[in-house]
Amino acid sequence: MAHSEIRNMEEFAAISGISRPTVSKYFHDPSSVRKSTRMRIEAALEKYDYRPNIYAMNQNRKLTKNIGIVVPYLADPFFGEIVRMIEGRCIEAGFTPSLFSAHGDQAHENAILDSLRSMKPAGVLLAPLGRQSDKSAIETFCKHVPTVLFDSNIDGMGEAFVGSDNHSFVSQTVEYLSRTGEAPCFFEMRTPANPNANKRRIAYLSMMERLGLEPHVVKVDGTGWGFEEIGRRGGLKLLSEKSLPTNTVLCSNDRLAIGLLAACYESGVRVGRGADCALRVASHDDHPFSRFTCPSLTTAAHDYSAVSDNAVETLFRLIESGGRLESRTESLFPARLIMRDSA
Amino acid sequence: MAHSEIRNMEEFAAISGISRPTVSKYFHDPSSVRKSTRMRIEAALEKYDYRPNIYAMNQNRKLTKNIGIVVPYLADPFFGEIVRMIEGRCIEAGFTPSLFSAHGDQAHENAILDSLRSMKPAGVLLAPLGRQSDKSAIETFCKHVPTVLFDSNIDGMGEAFVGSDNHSFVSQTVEYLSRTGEAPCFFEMRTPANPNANKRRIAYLSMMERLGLEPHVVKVDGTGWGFEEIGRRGGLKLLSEKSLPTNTVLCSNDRLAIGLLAACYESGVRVGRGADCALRVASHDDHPFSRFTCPSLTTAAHDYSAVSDNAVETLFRLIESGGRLESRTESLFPARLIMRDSA
DNA sequence: TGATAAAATTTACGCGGGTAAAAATTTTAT
DNA sequence: ATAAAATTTTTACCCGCGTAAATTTTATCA
Repeated sequence: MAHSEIRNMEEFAAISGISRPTVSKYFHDPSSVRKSTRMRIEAALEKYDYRPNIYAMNQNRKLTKNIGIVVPYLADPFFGEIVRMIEGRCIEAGFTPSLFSAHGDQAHENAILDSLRSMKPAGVLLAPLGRQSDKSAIETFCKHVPTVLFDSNIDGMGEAFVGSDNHSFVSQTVEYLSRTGEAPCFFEMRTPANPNANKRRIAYLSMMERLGLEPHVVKVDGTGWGFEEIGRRGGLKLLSEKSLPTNTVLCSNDRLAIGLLAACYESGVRVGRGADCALRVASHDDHPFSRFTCPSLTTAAHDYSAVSDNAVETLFRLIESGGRLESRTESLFPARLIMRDSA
Repeated sequence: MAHSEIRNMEEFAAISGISRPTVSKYFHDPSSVRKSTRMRIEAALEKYDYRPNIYAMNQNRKLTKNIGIVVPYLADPFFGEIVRMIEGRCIEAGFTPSLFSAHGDQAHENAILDSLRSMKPAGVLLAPLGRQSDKSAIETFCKHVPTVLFDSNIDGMGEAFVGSDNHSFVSQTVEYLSRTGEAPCFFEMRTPANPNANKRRIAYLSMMERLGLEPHVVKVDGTGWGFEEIGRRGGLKLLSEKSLPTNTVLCSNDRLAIGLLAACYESGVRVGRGADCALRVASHDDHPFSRFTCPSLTTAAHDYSAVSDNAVETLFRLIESGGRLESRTESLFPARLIMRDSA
């Protein structure tokens, strides 16, 4: 245990009585050596805590065992949750995940892509900033590194996209809301950071049209990634002006809804589907906090694990096929309506 | 731009008309070479997008330019926020941060420490799981890698600890609450994951004693990192049993408070300091979401940036002094009371 | 202008391990 | 038991860069 005098693979091989090339083979794939030798190596491994120098290992390999995971904003627990699942899958498969957050900043995202390139990862799972992303930087990056986009799609970039089906989200919430009460207006940021927001608005409009209902899109001002505050300020303004077109509000995403609910509470507007309630609020994402809002938030939930699993599996397929896929696929997973108290 | 035929530093040096050792020096510190040569290198750098192989670079360096950042639970936006600040400081100082989350799991934390060791980082900023941590694993790790603990202290481990002064948090909230109304009971988990929780309870007890008030500690059941749900369940139970000893509740942390507020709302208990309110709730941390609860949460705020700055600076000092500090210091930063609507 | 300091170049070796080729060994099949 | 197949060992060279020492070039300044 404490004999950590082993400095390199040469010494370790000598001590375990195996040749260095065979030991090297073992570390790349333990099942590639005969069982008897494997056991001798593992016995030595228990006595001396040697581990190969990862830098020396990766130096020559054109393809490392690293996988890069990039998310736009880690202070959003939604991404925390996704990251947890993705990391788990990568580790199971014998890869080493490296996690990065752009923290909502384009320059930071570019810097991440830059340092990621020099890591020569086997592949990258990238949830881009979206509208704020430097498209050309991402395009260049994807040319050099096998990349699967997730959560937020950018047309044509990466070898595949895995995310949620925005139409499924919106159609379920709109259908539910309009069936059980007044049809909803759509509450969103004027300049949304994320392309999903646009898809959701479009889905809202088409869904309302199909149902023969008049659509109302309410846009609130604000930029950046502080969605809750943007939702809150927008909500306060709308409520004080009494300019909401309907008594039912469908928010583009849960974080806006959290802000809106705060505004309602502050303004003394009771939210829910009870007779004593003035407003219904629903939303999309099933953000980890949406069950703790007051009232708890009716929302359409991502299939977190399906998206994570599929993204990782797609990346593995991509890696196995040498970094290129026959065609760019887009996998979209449907939502599940979560009925809580807010609508 | 597109001449990426450069395979190594040798070739790049040839093309830029500079010798390889000088180019090598440049990459380690651009200001260490004469301005004229620096400009020649940078000119070549623009034409040919060469970047040194980081693995080859780090192979010989006993000390890399990497800094490990480990947090216990990344789905908690509190850590997302801290990480953002810490990463920024590291990058400014020319280091490359690597981010890891234990996702609330001991085995995962150990695995992170393990792979971190083989990365030979210049230093590590570690926010341990706390009670769930494998102490001996952390101790061994700290012996091999210059480590500064933050957020959650473990006695004697790491070369320094940087965090918040729990006594400052609790004394301010207790003082405020008892001055403006009924003295608070203390609401916490029966088996808290984090050592700060114990310190806060002790601070509560001593503060109440000093004020000559009778303390009440209310413990709720539940394990793991889903604090909100634990707070909510505990709250529902206490409210239905009407067994809260006071009309003022001081939660150990904001995430529990978020759950408690949800329970109050569900139970129809109005929270706040108005005449129509049955309960006051306050807490500690100034969690990013605490301003969006209903009502917004009165809390004691971490000095996020002071903690981050100090942790990073301490680590830099540690690195500069070769991995050992004269004595283990503990830097604690006071809280700032944030008065909102819940108490 | 010459002396001195500062910086760059040459030369050469090392790091820790990947990996190919040929020889030797072990295992498996016949 | 023997041939064929599968592993392992030997040997040897490579990767891309760090870095030390000695030498040459360039800059600085009296």
